[in-house]
Amino acid sequence: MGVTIKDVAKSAGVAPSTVSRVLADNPRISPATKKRVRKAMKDLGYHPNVNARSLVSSSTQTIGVVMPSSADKALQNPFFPEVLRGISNIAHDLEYSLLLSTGDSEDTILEAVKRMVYGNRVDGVILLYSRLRDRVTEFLYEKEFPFVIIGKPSENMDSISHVDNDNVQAAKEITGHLISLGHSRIGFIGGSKDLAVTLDRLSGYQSALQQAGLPIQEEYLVHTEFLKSGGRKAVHELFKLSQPPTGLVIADDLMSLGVVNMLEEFGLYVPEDISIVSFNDVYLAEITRPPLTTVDINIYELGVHACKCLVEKVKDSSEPAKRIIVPFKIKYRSSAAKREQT
Amino acid sequence: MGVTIKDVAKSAGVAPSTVSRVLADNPRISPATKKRVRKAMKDLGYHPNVNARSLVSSSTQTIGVVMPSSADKALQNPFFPEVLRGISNIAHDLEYSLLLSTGDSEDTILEAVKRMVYGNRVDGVILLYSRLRDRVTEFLYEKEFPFVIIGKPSENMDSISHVDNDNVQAAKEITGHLISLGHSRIGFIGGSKDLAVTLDRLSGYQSALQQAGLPIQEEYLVHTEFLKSGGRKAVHELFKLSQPPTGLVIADDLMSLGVVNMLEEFGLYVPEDISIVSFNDVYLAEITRPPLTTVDINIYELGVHACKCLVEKVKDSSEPAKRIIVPFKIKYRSSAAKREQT
DNA sequence: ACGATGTATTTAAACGTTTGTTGATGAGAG
DNA sequence: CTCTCATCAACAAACGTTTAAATACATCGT
Repeated sequence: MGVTIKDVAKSAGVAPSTVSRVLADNPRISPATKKRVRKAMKDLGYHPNVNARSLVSSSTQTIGVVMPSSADKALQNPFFPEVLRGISNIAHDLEYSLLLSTGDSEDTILEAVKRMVYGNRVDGVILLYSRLRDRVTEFLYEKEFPFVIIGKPSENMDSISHVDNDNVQAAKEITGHLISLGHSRIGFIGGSKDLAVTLDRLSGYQSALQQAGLPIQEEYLVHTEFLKSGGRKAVHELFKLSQPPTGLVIADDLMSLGVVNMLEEFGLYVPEDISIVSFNDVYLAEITRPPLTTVDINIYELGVHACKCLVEKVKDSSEPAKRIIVPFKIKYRSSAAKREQT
Repeated sequence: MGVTIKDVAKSAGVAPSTVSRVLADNPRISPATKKRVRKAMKDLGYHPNVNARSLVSSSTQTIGVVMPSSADKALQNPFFPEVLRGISNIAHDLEYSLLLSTGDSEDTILEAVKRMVYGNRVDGVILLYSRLRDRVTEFLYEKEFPFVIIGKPSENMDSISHVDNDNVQAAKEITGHLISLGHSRIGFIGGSKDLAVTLDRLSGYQSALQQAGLPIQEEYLVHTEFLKSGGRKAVHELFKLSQPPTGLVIADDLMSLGVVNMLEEFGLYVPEDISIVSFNDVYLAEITRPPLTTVDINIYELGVHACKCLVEKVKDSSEPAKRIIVPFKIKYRSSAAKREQT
């Protein structure tokens, strides 16, 4: 149906291979013929068939992007469009396409990833999450297929390229902020304990408390889903305590919204009664009431670096595994306030 | 590198073509050989090469998904992950892959779409937006390439398959809700006038006013970006009027947040001073303060139907253009309240 | 005027499939 | 015991590229 390299060749009066070399701008072809062939291509409206090219070169110029299972409603999180924007812009610049993959369970995702990899559909994969004992990660790792994780690998850290923030440090600093505002009873609300990001943020939180000589209280720790219901549950647990916290470190902006919301039902207001700080600085963090004091983790840049890093690895497989840390920045807004000493 | 159909053939002692037919479960192959071949495939860990297959069958089992330019920060909108979830689930069931495409301008997107189409990378395309005089739409239409629009085509409505809500009716009903609460000065805040969705919602709003015998006032109409700054601007314009509205119909939940936020800076509260209603029923609508009264447009289903419809068209090109209307449902929450007559 | 050198192009094989056509084998009919 | 007809499997061409190797043709030093 389409016009092929042969048609162009015939029309320009050259061999197909010559057309191919013109396409690749091979110096072995004289400028004169190049011009002639290019004209023929234009006249006929020629466009190369990517499949044929992939078949022989066994490179697809495509990278696979794997989202977490939509069972993790994490997908609702504006994090994804933003990180995709970063990936997509770079991919476009480097002339790569994006093959997307989601699923509603780890199984379907693994299946989809296998299809991508075994079917020769992609040159490399970017994982948009990182969880403990993840079979997708294991699969890619064993197959020695090029991939990059956004987040921190739970195993083989040194041999898996990844792009991450210094979540420990970020958590430490933002917890420190709460402490410096006079809070001493500070709770932590995190996502699933299987997620690397939760663990890091928790550890930073703990280390800040420790450094300030504050006790680490087990009952101030809540792990729950990144969901409204999660936020509700967390608030319920924390505020039935005889000495509930006055400050909260929350692992995700979206959860913060749920918390603010639930707190309000309890007749508690942010930041007058409770101060909260969270992570991500999603678009929303700025427009909610109150605007959230949060850690800007530079989501867009996470995507950008992941994509660049993967393409490097794809182009030169001897490229070593990299660890790229994207800087964060605390955005001081109004969800955290000075604690009136009572 | 990989194990090919020939390796399997050799191992099973048959011809490559036989292996291929076993793959396709062709009845011309006897059960006995099928079994033998299948065993060989399993033993060798065979996986078909998709590119080779695409090359000869000129079908890629892939559908292209085109997002709006990220210059429209619309991308920040949780709409996209949700619609993607719908598309992706169906695609997975039907064994299709998703090739994603964004760009920061109409040009880059068009370029990317051309790469998809000309390069034989996709069998069909889903457009996640619909705007006036869109060159991507024009391109696909002229090329007679299978595609489906989520939203309403601005031209050739009857020959372009699309999945949409009855936005006119939805706007009419939700505006009616405001009217029935006693509001008579009702403003409309919409997105770009180029977007079909804005136009429909505007038209429903107007028709509700008309039907209630209320005047349609030009100064109560604001068109702005789907952004916080947009929300700000809108509020500024509306509330410098001598008779500002008491109710607002807002074309998107996210804008609503901006509006609530800005209103607050003016010392006005929702719903005590101003009632607002909006569209989409994004995850957030429920957890904000106040929870938004909004139209649930069933985003997930939009994706599901778009994907199904496209695959039908791809499989049978004689399939006629379809118009699929996904039902909406108004969620009554607390951002709209009775207007105290003053 | 000669082979040597180099440049510009062509030839042909390969990539891993699918699929129309041909060929072999065996069973049943005459 | 041959002939016909199924049934199953093999052969081979095609899909649109890339690329190593071969070839044609000037150009050059001698």
